[in-house]
Amino acid sequence: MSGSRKNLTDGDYARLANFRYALRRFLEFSAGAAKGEGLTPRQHQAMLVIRGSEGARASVGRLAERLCLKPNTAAELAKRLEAGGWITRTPDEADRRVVVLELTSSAEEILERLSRAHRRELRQIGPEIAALFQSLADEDA
Amino acid sequence: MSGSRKNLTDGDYARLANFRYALRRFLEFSAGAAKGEGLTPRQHQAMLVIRGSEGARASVGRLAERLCLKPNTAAELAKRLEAGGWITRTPDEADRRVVVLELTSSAEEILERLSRAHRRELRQIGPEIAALFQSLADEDA
DNA sequence: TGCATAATATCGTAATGCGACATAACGCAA
DNA sequence: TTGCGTTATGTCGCATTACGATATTATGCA
Repeated sequence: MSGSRKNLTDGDYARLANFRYALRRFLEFSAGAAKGEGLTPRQHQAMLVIRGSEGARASVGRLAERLCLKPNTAAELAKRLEAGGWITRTPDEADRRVVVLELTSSAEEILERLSRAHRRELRQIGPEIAALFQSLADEDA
Repeated sequence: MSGSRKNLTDGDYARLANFRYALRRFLEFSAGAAKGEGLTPRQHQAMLVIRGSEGARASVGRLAERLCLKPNTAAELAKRLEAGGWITRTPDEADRRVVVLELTSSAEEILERLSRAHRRELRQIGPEIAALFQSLADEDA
């Protein structure tokens, strides 16, 4: 009986609220950093998905999956990225339904700056987030 | 010289990407849970802010700060919450510019279900997120 | 060849956050 | 007390963006 019956306390709600607040501040930091480079947050995340694919071909479908978007939304996102000069879209040789997405070199540079900044920020806030996480996971309830 | 000079590796990007992917899946879970209770994700978060304020009076301004929104947006959010019967809005006695927000009892019930579900989910994914966090923080770079 | 399926794209629509501006209340200074 | 800068909230119009429905093209198996 692990407390799924016990009422939640004020503290329980406060911990959940504080955790989400910390998450939001991180996401705000991220959004601000992206905008500082002339990107929307989604565009930045899309670029990270493409660059962080570790060998896996980045396609519109993969973009959709990793960004938790519907395929059509990902297609529009890719279109805007191409229009901005951040990616190229090339039909895949093996399966011509698939469109392969690749970063342009200017996008690579932008992404590198952003990624360094994000690593710094994550190391800054890491302990706080970890503590909040702990406070949520630790409870007996 | 802690590696701010070194190039980021494929692995570095992959770690960042995986971390954000895990975050998104959590947020997707959260959004889905909220929608299952007839709430938008923002409305759910607003309710959590109000309930999780630990004695602090929940006002529109506080809502804005904790949700990282502009005050006018928070005001609209509060209006919709009131229209839905989830909160009451009462002018503060001491400072009548301030509007005090309180959950209705039906909202309390909804929020309790959501909060339990979130705690469960967080405990589920806790280890994975923690590992991803570690992988980001650990590096020498 | 025929056809179900998959990947991507297009279009119209709905939701939502913001900027600019408005309103009302507060509180200090003269 | 009056005057006025400041604060808290609210209103309106706009831009962005994600989605559903639908279309298009390609794939691969019967």
